[in-house]
Amino acid sequence: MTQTAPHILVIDDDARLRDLLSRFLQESGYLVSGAESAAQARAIMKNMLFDLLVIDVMMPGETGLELLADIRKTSHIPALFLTAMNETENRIDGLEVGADDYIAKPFEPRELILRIQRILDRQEQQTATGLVRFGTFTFDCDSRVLSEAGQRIHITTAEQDLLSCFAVAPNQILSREDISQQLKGRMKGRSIDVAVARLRTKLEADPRFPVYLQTTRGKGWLLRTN
Amino acid sequence: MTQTAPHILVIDDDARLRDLLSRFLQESGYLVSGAESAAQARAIMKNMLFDLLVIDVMMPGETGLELLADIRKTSHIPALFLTAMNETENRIDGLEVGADDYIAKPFEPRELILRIQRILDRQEQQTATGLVRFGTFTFDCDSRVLSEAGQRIHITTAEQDLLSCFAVAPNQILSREDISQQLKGRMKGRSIDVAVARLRTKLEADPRFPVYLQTTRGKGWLLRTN
DNA sequence: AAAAATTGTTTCATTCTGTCAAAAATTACC
DNA sequence: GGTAATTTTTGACAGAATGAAACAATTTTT
Repeated sequence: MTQTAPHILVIDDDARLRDLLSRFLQESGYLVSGAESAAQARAIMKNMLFDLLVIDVMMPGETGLELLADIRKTSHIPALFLTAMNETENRIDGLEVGADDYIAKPFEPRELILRIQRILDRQEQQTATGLVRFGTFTFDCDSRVLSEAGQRIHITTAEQDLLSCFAVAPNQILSREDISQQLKGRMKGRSIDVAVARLRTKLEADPRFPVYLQTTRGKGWLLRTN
Repeated sequence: MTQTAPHILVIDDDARLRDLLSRFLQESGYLVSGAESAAQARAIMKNMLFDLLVIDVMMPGETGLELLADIRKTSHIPALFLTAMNETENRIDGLEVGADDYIAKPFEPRELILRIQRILDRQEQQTATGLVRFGTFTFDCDSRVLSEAGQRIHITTAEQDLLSCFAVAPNQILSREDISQQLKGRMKGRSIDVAVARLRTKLEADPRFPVYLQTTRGKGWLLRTN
């Protein structure tokens, strides 16, 4: 997909919510643009490519449902609807029209991020290249470059070795032996533990409670990419 | 959600309407039970699990509103109110008390089915996206992260394993064997009991009277998500 | 060659998890 | 209704695994 951060278009007539979302999504490592109407969204999409749309269902003029239905005629771009709590009907309509997910207002920004992440991950896995994404991070297995939101993050060669192991087997538990073997003995024994810990300080917000590089006691570690 | 058909409890003092609804709902593929009073509903719910409640607001003795308000203290089970045409106030009360929807009598059975379907679909959707909610908790089956009101809650590997089992089969009783099997022997025998107890200390306000991780003596345990 | 960064080793502290036995709760039976 | 039998819960413990920190050894950079 994108080499850089995923680009999201937020379509909502409420300027305040748009700004709020923009800021939050940007902090989470996305590129964000906004549109205040279906018409404006269409115009913007003529000139820019997006990885995902966040669409408010209820908008004056053309509704979000109508917009997406129209877009779906020519594009399979992932889309997520924002619905009001009582617009129960719209939820189902939304999925029928081809939305990938929806979320009811008011919502936790964190949850929105989660859902967006999930949709994008799904995409990613289909077009599996040498890129592995987890959270806002991207690791390029070929160049062994780690980046977060477009920003490159320096990791040492040992850490690259380690991350490569996990990257080729995402969401799978690797034991010390597995890792040692895959690295042809370049790392062994408990030095792997230390390497894991050091890598965690660069990946995890709170290394004590890892989200990406998790421990499975007695078995090993795994990199969670979804 | 349930592997089998969703189970609905109809609570209404009018026997004729209850039978009518029963028949109609059963024809639509639901399992249906009936209660003629709030008291009877309570008794039945002690011994059976339901996926949704259909409650008449106006009942002699304890009203539907009072019943749901009480149920809501410990449960998030989806509920739909039946209101009389002129009980406009009750509609609002109903939503305040925590109903998911309401429908005014007299109603088209087809419309009731539609609304029920809508509520159940909503439930379904969350588990489809890998999120399981119970009370103020959210468990992400993919990342195996547990959080409460946005705050992350640390649980150990064993606890993640256990919660994963329950999360893929919410509101269903799992025996030791079930759990052991699902975890491929990673946990077995009484150590499961202990793991349950330990998980409870993190989930339950009062582990002595569990709300979420409940025991069914002789059968196993279940995670109540509604 | 010196300085800086990286990596491995060791030790110590912490956390996790199964086992066991006693206590409590529930059910079955009389 | 009361008692016995069964099941579950609880708490303490010990062994094992992991994490953290400090330091030494090595490699890379300047």
